[in-house]
Amino acid sequence: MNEKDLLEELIKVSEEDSSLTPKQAKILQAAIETFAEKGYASTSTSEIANKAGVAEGTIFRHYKTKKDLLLSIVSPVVTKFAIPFFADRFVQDVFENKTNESYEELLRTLLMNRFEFVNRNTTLLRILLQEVSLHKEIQELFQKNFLEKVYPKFVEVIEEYQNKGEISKDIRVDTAIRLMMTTLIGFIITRFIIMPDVEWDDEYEIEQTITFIRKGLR
Amino acid sequence: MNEKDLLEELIKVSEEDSSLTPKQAKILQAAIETFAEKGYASTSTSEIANKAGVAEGTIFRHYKTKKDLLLSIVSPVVTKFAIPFFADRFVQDVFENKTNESYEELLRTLLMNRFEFVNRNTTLLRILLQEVSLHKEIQELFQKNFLEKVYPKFVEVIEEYQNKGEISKDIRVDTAIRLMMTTLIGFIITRFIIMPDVEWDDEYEIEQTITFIRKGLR
Amino acid sequence: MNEKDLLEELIKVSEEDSSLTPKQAKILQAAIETFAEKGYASTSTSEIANKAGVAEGTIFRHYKTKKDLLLSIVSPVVTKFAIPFFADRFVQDVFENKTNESYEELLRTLLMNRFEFVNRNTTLLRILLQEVSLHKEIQELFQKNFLEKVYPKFVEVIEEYQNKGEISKDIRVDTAIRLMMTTLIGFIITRFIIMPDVEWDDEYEIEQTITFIRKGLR
Amino acid sequence: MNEKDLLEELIKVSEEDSSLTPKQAKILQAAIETFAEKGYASTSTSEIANKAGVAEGTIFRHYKTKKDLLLSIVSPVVTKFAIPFFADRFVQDVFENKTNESYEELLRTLLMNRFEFVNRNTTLLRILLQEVSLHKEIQELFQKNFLEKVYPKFVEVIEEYQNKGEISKDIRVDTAIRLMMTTLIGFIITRFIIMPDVEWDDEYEIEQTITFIRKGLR
DNA sequence: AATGAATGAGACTTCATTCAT
DNA sequence: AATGAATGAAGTCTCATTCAT
Repeated sequence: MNEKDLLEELIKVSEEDSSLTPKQAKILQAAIETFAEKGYASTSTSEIANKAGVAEGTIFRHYKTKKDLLLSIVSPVVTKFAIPFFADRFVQDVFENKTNESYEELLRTLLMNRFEFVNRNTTLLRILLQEVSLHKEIQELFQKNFLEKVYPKFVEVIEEYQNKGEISKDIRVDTAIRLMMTTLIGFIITRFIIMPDVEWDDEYEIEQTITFIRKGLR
Repeated sequence: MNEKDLLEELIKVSEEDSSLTPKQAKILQAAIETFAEKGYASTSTSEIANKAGVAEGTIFRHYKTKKDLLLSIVSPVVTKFAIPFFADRFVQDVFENKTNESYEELLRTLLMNRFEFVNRNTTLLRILLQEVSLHKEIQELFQKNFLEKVYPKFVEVIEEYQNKGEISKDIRVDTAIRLMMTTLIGFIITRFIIMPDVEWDDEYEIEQTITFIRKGLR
Repeated sequence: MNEKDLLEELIKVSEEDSSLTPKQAKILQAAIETFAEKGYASTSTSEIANKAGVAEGTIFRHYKTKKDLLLSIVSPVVTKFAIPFFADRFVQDVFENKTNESYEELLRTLLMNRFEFVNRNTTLLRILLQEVSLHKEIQELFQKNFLEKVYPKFVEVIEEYQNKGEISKDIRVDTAIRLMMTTLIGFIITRFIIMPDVEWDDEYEIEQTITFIRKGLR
Repeated sequence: MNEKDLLEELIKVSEEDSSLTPKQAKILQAAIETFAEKGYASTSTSEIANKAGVAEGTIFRHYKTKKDLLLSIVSPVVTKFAIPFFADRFVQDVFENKTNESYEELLRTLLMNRFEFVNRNTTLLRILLQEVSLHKEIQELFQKNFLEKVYPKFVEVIEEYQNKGEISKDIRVDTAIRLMMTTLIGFIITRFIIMPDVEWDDEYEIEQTITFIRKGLR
């Protein structure tokens, strides 16, 4: 797979417009590593500076505060993980061709797409999960992205497949969305965050998860 | 329901054998509140002392370190949440009478039991979720309780219902456990941690969740 | 030798007039041990209480402050080590029978007597040496005992042996005292404090030290 | 005498290679003063900071711990006092020209050399003496320097003068070394540490001390 | 006489941030 | 842009001492 992770992408982009100095890239890398390992609050800027091979002051030349540094790391993850569930190019990939795509195919595309994303950005997701409950800036980002962008799209999709008879009409839309997302996200988090060290038969688990949702909602 | 939450229970018990001084109870209460709100690392012992109306030194008379205080809060939650999934008295409630109990009834007992537990201990669970990834002491507690006690019981149960034809034999036991637990825990966490402020029709959601699992695994 | 060390002596005496409770004796023992090992300032009263198997408050029932405890340990050592050099019963042993005793015999009695004393009270002496420079109460004790009691006796003795021709009249009395005491005390401290773990041929060293002083002052 | 003390020397050296910031020099000065007066354990870092006119945090930028600060003060004293007894340039001064130098001359050079050193560094020596028995790091420094460097040289010298007939062959080498060093160091400590406020006729005391040793070992 | 919970001052140390270079 | 010395507030923890029981 030739897709890069978010950090690489960020660095790549900024090489072109030189919006990111090499030291800054090192700082981001070091911060991500350390935040993931010890949590934001227990990571000191001096440790980041050390690991990045940079003077302590240099961090603050690029990020006004430590929290700025966190947000600059976490924000793109929120928007790229949550939004893309239904936005931009992704929408086309997943939903626009909905006429000729079965429900099963939609689930598969959706799951595999996010599976790959998290696979490439596990560390970032770990930070996000750890910090989201402690910083309302992040929560607001979440709400904004989810409520305004993801949720309405999902409603649309669920209703369509209810009409097509692939999802039971006896179940409320909200509940269906909850069960579906819980199962998808639960799988991904179990796979990459909770038990990353277990041997996984990914293909099998993905298929079983899809079947589980389909049968469960029928 | 006249069941108490863990803290009350602890205080009640210790009133009888006076293993907990009144100040110590205040400290626990204050610590729980603050840890849940700001996270362990961002909570200062002086803030806890203030909120508890106690001198800062008093905290350290009862808990050798701040981390000890955290663990004394979190450990019982792990053991009471994770172990009891299948241990002691609970086992009898849920599994022992399995001959005359249907799979559906088992799921309902299981879900409602843990639903009530979390309902009474939301704050404690919030702390646990926030800190588990940052403290390997907690992780070890988890592993021990889950791997040694919960997991084997689950295997047993899944296999039994596969034999009875209520769960498909095409699905691997581990995968079935994962899907089932993901859905159960995902529901509880969504209900109490992620979106506690939404109006919930608990009875409906519980029934739908049970149905979803049953149909999904059939 | 059936002489006891100072602590035993203190305990023994107080058993008769019950001036020292058993707990108090334990406290003294624990304090001596710990002061010697870590120094007064780095020893906490709670550590002493622990080691003595006593509640923290108990120490302060017997000794108003931690410093009181130190002084109650160190004072008898000063008076018994420094004063006795020339006081009380000891004076009779060592000096009163000076008519028929040679200078060599005097040195031997003196050295062996103090040698035995330190041998029985090494721990106490260690504490004294460590703390003397930091507490002026102890220094004053020292000065009082040495200047008023030890020194004048020494002057007397030195002059006598200068008259008898065993000590050179070319050397000032003060200087002779200094050289003599430095050598005696230097030996004892080297023997018991600085290098207690080396194998010592005590008899030989004592004789050589006496010879060294005699020849050096002749 | 235009020789500086160790602290001045350290500051001077570091001005050239700027290895010591001005604040750091102030910290050292303040620490030395206060350690000597109250002892290491009873000196607080805040007191040092105050006296140095520096923020408390500044101390820890330069010395990781309070103990580091102590060792950075004490280590050079050990190596410069103990090692140089017989090392480097000093060896040449004192021993190398031994063919034409009498035993008396050697003693005089040795004593006067160390006398001057302590005269210039009394405060540092006071700290060393106070702390040596409480910190095994310092003890190890001592052992290393004394056993490996000073002691073998002394053996050599004593044996040489035994052969030349200036020291009695009846006395064991170790005992001779002990008596000699005890007398030398005893004098210096009495002069500068125990009774620095008395009027001393240094020239006289030095000569008498040398004579005492020579006659005592003959 | 003895306990041990409680205290509050103060210990050492960390840390995000600033600023002169 | 980068440095790193300096800061001072705040953090965790220790400690001698008190007091109700």
